[in-house]
Amino acid sequence: MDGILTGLNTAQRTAVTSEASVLQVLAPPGSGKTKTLTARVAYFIAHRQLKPWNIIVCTFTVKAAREMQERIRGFVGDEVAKKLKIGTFHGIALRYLRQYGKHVGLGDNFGVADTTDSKDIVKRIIVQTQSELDPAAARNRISAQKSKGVSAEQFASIVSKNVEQRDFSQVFSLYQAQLKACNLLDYDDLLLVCVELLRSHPECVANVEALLVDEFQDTNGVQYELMNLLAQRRNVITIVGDPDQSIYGWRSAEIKNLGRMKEQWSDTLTVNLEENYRSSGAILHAAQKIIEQDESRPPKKLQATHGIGQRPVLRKLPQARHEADWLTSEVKRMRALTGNMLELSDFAVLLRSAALSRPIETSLGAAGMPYRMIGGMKFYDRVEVKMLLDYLRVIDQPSHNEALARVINVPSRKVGDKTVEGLQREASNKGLSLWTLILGFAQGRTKVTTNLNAPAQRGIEQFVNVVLTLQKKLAAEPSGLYELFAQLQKMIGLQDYLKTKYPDDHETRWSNVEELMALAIDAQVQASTELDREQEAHAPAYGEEAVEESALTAFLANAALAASIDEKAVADGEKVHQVTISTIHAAKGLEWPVVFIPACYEGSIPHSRAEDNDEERRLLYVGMTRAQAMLYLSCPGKSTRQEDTTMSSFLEQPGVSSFFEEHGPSISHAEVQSLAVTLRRKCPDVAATATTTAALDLQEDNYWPLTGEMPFTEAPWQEGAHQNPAVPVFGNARSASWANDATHPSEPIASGFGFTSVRDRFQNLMEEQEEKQSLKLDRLASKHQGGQGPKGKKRQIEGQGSIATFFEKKAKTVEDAQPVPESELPVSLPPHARPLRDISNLNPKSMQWNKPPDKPASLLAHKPRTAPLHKRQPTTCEAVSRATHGSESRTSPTAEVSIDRPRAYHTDADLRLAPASTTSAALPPFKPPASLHTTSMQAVAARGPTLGMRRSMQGWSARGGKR
DNA sequence: ACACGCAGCCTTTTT
DNA sequence: GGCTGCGTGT
Repeated sequence: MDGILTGLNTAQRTAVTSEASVLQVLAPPGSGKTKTLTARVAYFIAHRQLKPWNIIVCTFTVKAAREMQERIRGFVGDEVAKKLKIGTFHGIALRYLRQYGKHVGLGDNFGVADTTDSKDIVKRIIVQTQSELDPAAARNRISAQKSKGVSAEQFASIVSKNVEQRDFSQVFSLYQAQLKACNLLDYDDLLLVCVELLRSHPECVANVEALLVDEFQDTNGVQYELMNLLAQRRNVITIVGDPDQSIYGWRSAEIKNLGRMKEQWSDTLTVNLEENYRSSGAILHAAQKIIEQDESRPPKKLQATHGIGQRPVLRKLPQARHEADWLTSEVKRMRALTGNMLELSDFAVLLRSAALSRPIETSLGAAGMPYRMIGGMKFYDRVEVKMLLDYLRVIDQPSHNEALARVINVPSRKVGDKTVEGLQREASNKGLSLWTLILGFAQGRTKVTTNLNAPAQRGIEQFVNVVLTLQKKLAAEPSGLYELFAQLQKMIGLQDYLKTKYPDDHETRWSNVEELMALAIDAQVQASTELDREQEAHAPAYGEEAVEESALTAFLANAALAASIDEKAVADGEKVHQVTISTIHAAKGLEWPVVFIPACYEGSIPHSRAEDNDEERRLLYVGMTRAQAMLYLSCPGKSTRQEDTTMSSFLEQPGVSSFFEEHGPSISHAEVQSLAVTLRRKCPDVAATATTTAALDLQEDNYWPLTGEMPFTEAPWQEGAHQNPAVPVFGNARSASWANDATHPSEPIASGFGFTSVRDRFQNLMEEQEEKQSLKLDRLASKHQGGQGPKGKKRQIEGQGSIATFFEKKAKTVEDAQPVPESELPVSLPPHARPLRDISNLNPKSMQWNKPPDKPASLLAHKPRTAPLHKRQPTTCEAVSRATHGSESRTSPTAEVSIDRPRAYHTDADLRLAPASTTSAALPPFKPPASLHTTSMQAVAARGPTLGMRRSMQGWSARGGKR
């Protein structure tokens, strides 16, 4: 129990041990929210003797649930942690519905309608009823109504005579009817029906002793209700949240739930966490400056516990692709300047919308930097995966009209859209499911009025045959998921289909299929262990009916609710050295040493379609507060669509600019030391840093003009810099330089020459630039805030990037990569480099607490990569990137890319040979699931044509040419 | 009349 | 990837 409280600060400790039955913990970014919540769970178990299976913990993402579980395990051990009920609201609701759903008239084999299903249903209804509504908008509207607890009938009864409203009401009703006909629940229904269940059958949750909710500011009305009902027996509720981080208003989250809760329970205790353990002071101040623009917000304290550190950067670039190139070069530069203390996995690029990733992916790819994408396209959304899942859904649940309609003609069986539509209409007219109709037809029992030509008829027969065969197989062997997949895959000729349909990247697509099959095995194994656990651990409080959910049904429901696979790999503790690209939304709760937020322009943040500007601001705040040591914001002068942009209004407010530098910092050794302290890492020695720095093409962030204009020459790291200095070239120059390479493959181009002269020239330009800027700035600053702005910006070469100059006249820098002998460094760190935590105003114990270094010792001791012998010698990565992006290799980049990684386990031969009759006990020729688990996408991705993870938009990007 | 492939447009955030 | 419009093929 002492272990539970070790390292907690006073406020955290109060929260953890509070006797209050209803407790609100208000936890700003980096204040140890998760730690507090997990410690409280551990405290409940260890100190109050609550049974773990009577504790429910609700999170918002699967990832968060996993992390929570992981951390609780640290306190109470694996066995106990496993018995806790941790999950997303949706996941928990699903569990109750599976178990007790029959009490509210739910068939026990209902499926979960995912986004695609919902969209397809709405779309079809709109077409059929000739409604004028926009399908996407209608769907959102339906969801919004449901989130408020308004059902279709209720809506219909209160609806006005307004034509538009009646139209919508009809769509809403038909949508619900269709879900019902298919025996499906959509995401909102999971919550709604669960509320209904728990209201009418409180016995189901009679055992619940405590409920904890993470990210409470993101709960919607129904979730609030569900929370109440889950805890209804004892009303022991702990919530953790932060109104400033509310970014899901568009999904009907209601911040006011916080107040609502206090009203409902007048004895609610509120604990405020106020110390930030994540970010450097400068980052925190900048973030604070942004969030404070919201005047309706109650002022809040947030205390930095780290030193000031590097001031965040706000950079202007000409266009999105330059922004991406700049970003890439800053990653390189930061790594080198810190003697590779930072790994690629320490960098994250956070985006307002996933579509902005395109140029960044291209640039990182060209630089040979592996990256992974979270948010955006999920594993389960990939066409090839989705298609297999849809087949399985039909097999599991033939009433699933939408899934059936999606796959009946995949691969092509000459049954086109018109035919499917006709059949669907006919089925619903006859009150049959689509499946019943075509089954009857294929078996010659039913006549079909829809016109069917001969090939289409044969196609339908084929399809019916596939489904019937597999249904039989499933019946004979209910747990044989893998075998089911294997046969399905064979029957529909999946591999050939992928080869012809996606000639460029069928390999990656096939490996996704393999991954899916691996997951199937995983699920098989897990299902059996889970059953054991369930049986011994908790007898359900109500009824004994442990409904036997088929392995397939469980698998599919899981897929509908699941997070992406790579999240899983990360949660499994796999540290892969890849840059993370993520939406800001998906980055909530996470942190990185270095964070980039590109595309900070009006229309992106705040987004042009956003209704709530304050929420957009909070979004920026959430993004900024993900950063531990370095934060880069940037804004291209032109958007991806080549339209002129203006800087985000959040960043143009008076006084904001004084919190930012205009370009990336120079870094002195003292600052590297300071960084090392903030990140709790071992500081590389001066010599190492000097070596890595010397190898840089660009030692300062001085290639792109600060004004956001184009540079006059090509980048120093590009070959043949002497081509035509007058023409601002980029994309073209790149392929040209490859051609150059090909003619003189190993010739060390006169790098020194072009390089230094170009650099000198730019330094002059930059200095002029800066002088003008700083004049302007000074004037501005004195106008707005009594001369408080950053004084005397120094010149670029002097290493002015650091906040140090804000306080001290001069800090020693790695100017021109002159190594500074260690002996010459000050013995103690300069004040600005020393973390505040070391100073007396803090409980020394709280220092311990902060997360242990996330690098294993071996990595800390890792010897920094030595500089290449010659600058121009391409590294393996570069070679790869050339092969991938070179123009001549366009047709089959895959063939030329060979990353040094053994080809993984299963080949297609393995799959074909897999005996169809094996029982689940005899594992197919796969690696054991445990290892597959962690291998996952990273390995898979490395085999593909790009170094990155994202394959979904391959076709488009390939056609799109040079970005 | 329908299937199908291709070119050219656009893309908020997610359980 | 989704969507639309268009030309070609059955």
